[in-house]
Amino acid sequence: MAPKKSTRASTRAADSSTFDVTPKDDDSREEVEVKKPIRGKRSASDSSDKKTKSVPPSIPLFSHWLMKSEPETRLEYGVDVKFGIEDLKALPNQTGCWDGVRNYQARNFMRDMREGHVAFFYHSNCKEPGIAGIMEVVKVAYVDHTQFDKKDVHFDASSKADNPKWSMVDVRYQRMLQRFIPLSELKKYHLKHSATGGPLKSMALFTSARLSVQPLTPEEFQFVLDLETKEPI
DNA sequence: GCCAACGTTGGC
DNA sequence: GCCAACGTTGGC
Repeated sequence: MAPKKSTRASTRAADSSTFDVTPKDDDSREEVEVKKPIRGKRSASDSSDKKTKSVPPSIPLFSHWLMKSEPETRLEYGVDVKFGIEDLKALPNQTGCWDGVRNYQARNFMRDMREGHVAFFYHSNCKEPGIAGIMEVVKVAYVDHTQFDKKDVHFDASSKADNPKWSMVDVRYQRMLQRFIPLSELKKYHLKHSATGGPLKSMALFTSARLSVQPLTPEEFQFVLDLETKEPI
């Protein structure tokens, strides 16, 4: 049942500069103030979080996401970790679980996802990196079973069954973008917007380049979406 | 294949 | 708690 997901998601990714923070280990996630959108504070995220006081469930700060996965064959311990948007589309119900994320910040963002949230499917570590299509979150975060599977590339011996470290969400393919939006094009806008102001000036793809699951503001999401009907620059 | 950026680990 | 060493991400 599980697609072999974003491997890339695997161990590293983030850059703690922009968002919430550092790899808190496990379940942490307390009271972190996020700078981006305004919105309230983030309170303890999880009722299951033992380290924080119980606080009402936090209101998710974001509802738009970008998730990276590798569309080209690459062997990791002899296993092909390829999982491009076409692979998601080919699954039953065009739905798969986003397993294999092994970075706390990325994991925490997945825990913030809610049903109906939209995410760009980003192709990474390939000939032409960029955004290929759109998917929808159809199941909120739950335990990523691959962490307990010794045969799995993403097995994590440090994670215990009674306190799993890693989570995943289910996503459903929605559609391809009318045209592929290459990273190179997004970068041009990012540079331009950094200089003159504009929606992509703080886009996580550039400010937290290695983060495999990233939030987008509504403005960022809409700007990128609008590119599909515009001429490439 | 290279390597910059940066997250993680573990000694102290 | 610091920080050097190490490992990974992912563009190029």
